Amino acid sequence: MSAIRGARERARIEVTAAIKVEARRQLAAEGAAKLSLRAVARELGMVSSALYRYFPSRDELLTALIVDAYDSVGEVAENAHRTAAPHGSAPAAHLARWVAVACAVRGWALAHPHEYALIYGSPVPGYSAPQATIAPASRVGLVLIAVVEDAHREVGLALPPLTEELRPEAERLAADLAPGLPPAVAPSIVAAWAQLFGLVSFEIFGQFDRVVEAREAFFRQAVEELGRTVGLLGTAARGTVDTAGQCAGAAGRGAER
Amino acid sequence: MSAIRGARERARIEVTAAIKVEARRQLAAEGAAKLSLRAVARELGMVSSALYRYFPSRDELLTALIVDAYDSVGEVAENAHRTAAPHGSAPAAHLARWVAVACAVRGWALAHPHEYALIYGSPVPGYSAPQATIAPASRVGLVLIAVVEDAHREVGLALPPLTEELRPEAERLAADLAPGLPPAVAPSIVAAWAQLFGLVSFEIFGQFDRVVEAREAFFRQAVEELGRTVGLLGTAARGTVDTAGQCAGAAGRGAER
DNA sequence: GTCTATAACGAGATAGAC
DNA sequence: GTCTATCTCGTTATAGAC
Repeated sequence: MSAIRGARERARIEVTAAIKVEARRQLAAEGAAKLSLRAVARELGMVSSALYRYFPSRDELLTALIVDAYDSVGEVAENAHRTAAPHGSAPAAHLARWVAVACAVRGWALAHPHEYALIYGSPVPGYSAPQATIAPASRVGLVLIAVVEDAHREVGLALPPLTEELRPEAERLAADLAPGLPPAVAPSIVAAWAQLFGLVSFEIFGQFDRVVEAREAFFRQAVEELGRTVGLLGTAARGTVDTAGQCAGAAGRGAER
Repeated sequence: MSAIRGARERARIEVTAAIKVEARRQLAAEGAAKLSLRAVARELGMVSSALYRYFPSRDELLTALIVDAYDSVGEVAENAHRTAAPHGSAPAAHLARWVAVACAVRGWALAHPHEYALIYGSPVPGYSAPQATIAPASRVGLVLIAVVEDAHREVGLALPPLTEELRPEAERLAADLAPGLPPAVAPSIVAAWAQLFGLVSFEIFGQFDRVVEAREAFFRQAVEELGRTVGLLGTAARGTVDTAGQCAGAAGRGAER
């Protein structure tokens, strides 16, 4: 009895996975707006109504793809955070971890451009993201915050001035996202988060075509500066930091999945 | 004879404009991927084949919309550059101009989110941008460069260190985009350009929902810091600059068009 | 010459009866 | 689950009005 149920559930998991694989293929070919349950079913040799046993609607299938994508890039970022520059608590080591996380995100985006577009590109017309996407969507941001928290604990941060105008927002952001950090850095982190994805999006979406050529070096330099802006170098003098090793490995890990 | 030709051409211009207006309406409702010549024609009371007198293909209509959008935001940025902080050559005035241009771009994006998505969001599946889009696409970037060039000429820039690894890229970028500027700033400007649109995209595409609330103040602070990173404050000590006036007006101008 | 309308093609989506 | 009749789409050829 339970063996039968196990087999059924295994089959269900396999079919669900096959549906998502095929849906991702169509995502790449036609874009999220044209994702059609019927076409997925046809390609899998199923009939469209059978798909509804696995996903109750097209939007639910889209949601599953979006959650998977957020989880995928989030996991890559978390791995990069865990393994980068493991033996260092100097300011430079924290900056190296920041760069490693950013490079991991970029590597994932280069390896999965259509899933990247799905989550960080234009919203899909007629689709509105449900609550279930919020937690996965925040994973990369939480990793960036963790990097800054580590640096704050171990070497201190260079705090930017906090204008009176932004103080309420900064205090709310800090309370919501990083209770352990001084409010002044909260807006910097959120801004750096958005700016990091600005760099990635311009590369993935083709704005750098015919403009930037040495893209990895360019990216590494830019996110390193971003890390400085967040205050990661602490009160140390503005020096040179070698983060050349952080990108290649991280990109490789990102491409695997 | 010339009056007749004039009338014909006037009619042609009007119909062309009507087609684009309706196409933009559909862009907002269904997204660029589902833009359909037939639907545009139907809505205008024309027959679909008649549209081919005005646009030789669906992709050419898309190209026209893309060029219009780039020109629209480019013009808004150029106006902001021309009119912001007109009586100042102090470092703070250049930073204020930088912020004003950024705020103008953000204001345009908030007023035209679907056209923003068309040019700075996910690429349209199956569409590849022709040469004709390159020049309009670079207008905002050229304005940012102009702001930095002004500052360089009048008060000097705080130059970031240029690593050996990035030197060839920096020299190529400077030669291509800003022959009057020191190579070290070229990567900074390009990065700031991408990061500026990262901030705007996150706001327009909903990544700031439930995260950032005081969006204009947050944005202004972030792009001000971006301007500092580019070196706009020159060799002056890092002080406070009041750019509070730059956003509202620019956003208003952006929303007009 | 300039435009619109008709009709058609091949491809694909969709709704509903069975 | 299957089949069919009826939609959509981009695009072209052609005929005729101004």
